[in-house]
Parts: sequence; structure tokens; C-alpha cells
Amino acid sequence: MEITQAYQLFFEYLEKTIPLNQTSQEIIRNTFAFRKLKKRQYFLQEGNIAYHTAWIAKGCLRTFTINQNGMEQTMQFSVEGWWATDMFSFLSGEPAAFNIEALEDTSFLILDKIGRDLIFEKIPGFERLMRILIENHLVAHQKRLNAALSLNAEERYLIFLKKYPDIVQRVPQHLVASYLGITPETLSRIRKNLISG
Amino acid sequence: MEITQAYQLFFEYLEKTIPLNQTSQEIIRNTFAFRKLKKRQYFLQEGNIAYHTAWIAKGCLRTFTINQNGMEQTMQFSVEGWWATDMFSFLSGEPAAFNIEALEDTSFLILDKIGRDLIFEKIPGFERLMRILIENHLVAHQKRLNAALSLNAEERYLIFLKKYPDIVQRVPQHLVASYLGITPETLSRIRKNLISG
DNA sequence: AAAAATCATTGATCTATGTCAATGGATTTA
DNA sequence: TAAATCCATTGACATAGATCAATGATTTTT
Repeated sequence: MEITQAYQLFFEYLEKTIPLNQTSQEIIRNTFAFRKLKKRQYFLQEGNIAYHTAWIAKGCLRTFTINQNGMEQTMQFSVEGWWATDMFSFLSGEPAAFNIEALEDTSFLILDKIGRDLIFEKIPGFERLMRILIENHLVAHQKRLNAALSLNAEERYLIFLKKYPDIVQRVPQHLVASYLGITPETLSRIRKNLISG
Repeated sequence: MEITQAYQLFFEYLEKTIPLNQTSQEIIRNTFAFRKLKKRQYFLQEGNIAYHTAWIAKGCLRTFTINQNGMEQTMQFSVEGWWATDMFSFLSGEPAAFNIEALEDTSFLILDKIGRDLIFEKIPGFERLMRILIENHLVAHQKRLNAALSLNAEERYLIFLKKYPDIVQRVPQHLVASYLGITPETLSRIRKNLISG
């Protein structure tokens, strides 16, 4: 993916919500930097500080933690048009608990905290956009927490299938299992069960 | 709790982050209304629209859903200085999935969407305060989701104890169980186990 | 204060999901 | 293209936590 195209996609994404004049576009070009990762490379590693937030132009990033027992817990798959960072670390400047790796060759734009504050100040509506984004993110998280605490593995898998039919096609099955908080074996059995009856 | 005292507490709460002059205080008095609920009364019921967000001055509200099997799932206990609403319903105007009930006699301030937009416009820094609040809320939710998906019941209870030592004292045990996503019996056994060995 | 309702505890079982192990298929690397 | 890894599937078994049921202990209502 070309850098010009990445900004173009980002402008289109933003213009769904806020109008951008030439000046605003210029500010964005100067604050968001373009980056690429090859499959299996890391955007962030646990223990480091998340200096950036990423907006995905092309590809897929996976955010995950490693729990006490050394098992990976996938928090999120971020595809085109989504954001990715360790919000806690980005906001607090403390070391990150999350790892973020590329599942495919991925092109994205990155923003640091200084850039973010600058944009909040210079581009009217941007802070509102971020607030609304996070509000919706929170709502999605509430639903997922609810599902995690009160639904069984099969029910959670069906919700995932319905909500992210594209992602299911795109990422390995054991990572879907890790997103759902179950073992690959259990997911395999759930799928078998759904197919046969 | 007196109405004057409630606003006073709210001003103190806000002034930790944003300075408030007389005009701002006046705007807040005109947009936030004072309300009381007795124990067991509802602030919001599933299916209704959440027209308001509440800021608790005194008392405790519990937010919960009822899942497919008719079981209650507690999402949050909101005590003094916390906020409560069904964010999804409040933002979208769709019917709420959450119930919010008073666990004690509770005094709080409520804000509707029009009031919120007005305050965002009139009081500099308020939207930023809300954004930061929600960001932190999201971070907390991420941690909780993580715990729900990768820790066992005892580990989750210990985290809850550590994070909310006051709330454990204040709410019935079976509601803590419902917050943790386990049965009251299991929580009772966990406690027994922690005490004896 | 008595009766009724709600809640916490404990025991006996049941079940969803995890764990360990083996096999074959699919990708990646050499 | 072969070798090496990684991944999905399946089976046998183990376990955390649920369910059902009974009993006291609190709390609420009368």
C-alpha cells in the first residue's frame, strides 16, 4: 500500500464524520506518520511504552496479553479502518500489558500523544470524534464482558461469527479460540458440533 | 442528602480537573437535576430508554442485565463520585439492555443529552473530562474482560477484593458473585477456602 | 415480637471445558 | 522439493464450577 493512498483512505474515513479542509489535511499529514509491518512483526511489545496509536489502512493487527499461566489472550483483531494501541500505556506512559503483532503485511498511520493533543486543538470536531469512538468501543466491550461472563463457549462463538464474518475467514482458528477465551480443541469441537447438527 | 450539598460535592469532584467559575457553576445547576431513590427503586429498567446519566452524590446503584437463562449479571456497582447509565441507550436512543437499581437510599445528579451537549459547548474542558473518564473506564473494562476470560473464579474474587475493598463490605455477597459471573454457592466456597487455607 | 422472605453455607452430584497425547494436513523454511 | 514447523482434529480423561437440595442465619414485613 502506498503512503498517498493510506492518507486518502484516512481522509475518507474522517470525512464520514467531520469535514476536512486543505489545512486540516495538511495538519494530519504532518502529525500522522505512515508505517508498514510485515507479517509476524510487532507494533508493540509488553513492557514497552505505547508511544503511538495506529489507524489501519490495510492489513490486520492482533492485540493480545500473556496471562499468568503463559497463555495468550487475544483482545482484538484490528483490520482496515480500525484503531489499535494499548490505551492504558498510551494514556499513562506506563509500560504496556499488551502485545500488538501483524497477522498480515500491514500498512497504517501512527499518532503520538503530542500529535493527538495538537490535532484536538487544531481540528474542530476531532476530539469529539475520538470521544464518540471510545464511547462505542466501551459499549462493545460491555457486551463482550457480558457474553464472557454469562454465555457458554458455543454461544460466544456464534456471536463472533455473526459480528465478524470477515475476520473468521482471515485469521487462524486457534487465535479465534484465544479471542473467545477457550482452547483450540474446544473450538474445534464446537465447530464440528455446529456442522453435524 | 441535601440538594445544595450534592452540587457542592459535584463541584469539588469537577474542580479536581477543571476550574469552575460562578457562571459554570450556574450552568451546571441549571442542567444537572437533583434526584433521590429509595433502596430497591429503579433508576432505569431494561427496555426503556436511558434519557439520563447519573452522578452519585451519596449511596449506591447497581447496573445489571438479565441473560437468556434469566440470570442476573451485575455490570457495575456505582458509589459516591461514580457515574451510571446505559451508555448504549443514552447515546443511541435505543431501548436499554441494562437495569439500574438502588442498593441503598441514593442521592444523585442527572444529566440528559441536551444538557450534556450544552455543557460540552459552554464549559471548556468538560468534554475533555468526559473523554478521559471514558478512556479510563475502557481501560478498566479491558482488564476485567481479560480477567473474565483468563483467570479462574478465585483469582477474579481476589482482584475484586483488592480493587473495591469498600464495596465488598457494602453489597450482599450474592451480588458480588453475580458481578464475578459465578454462583453464590461457588463464591461461598471460595471464601471458605481462602479463610481456612 | 412473630412470621415471612431472603440470603449464606454445605453436601452430593453433573457438565462444560481444560489437559494431555497422538495423527495427519497445511505452511513455512531450507 | 524435502524437511521442519505449525495447526486442526480427535480421543481419553481430569477438573472447575454449576445445579439441586437442605439447613440455619439474617433481614424485612406484618
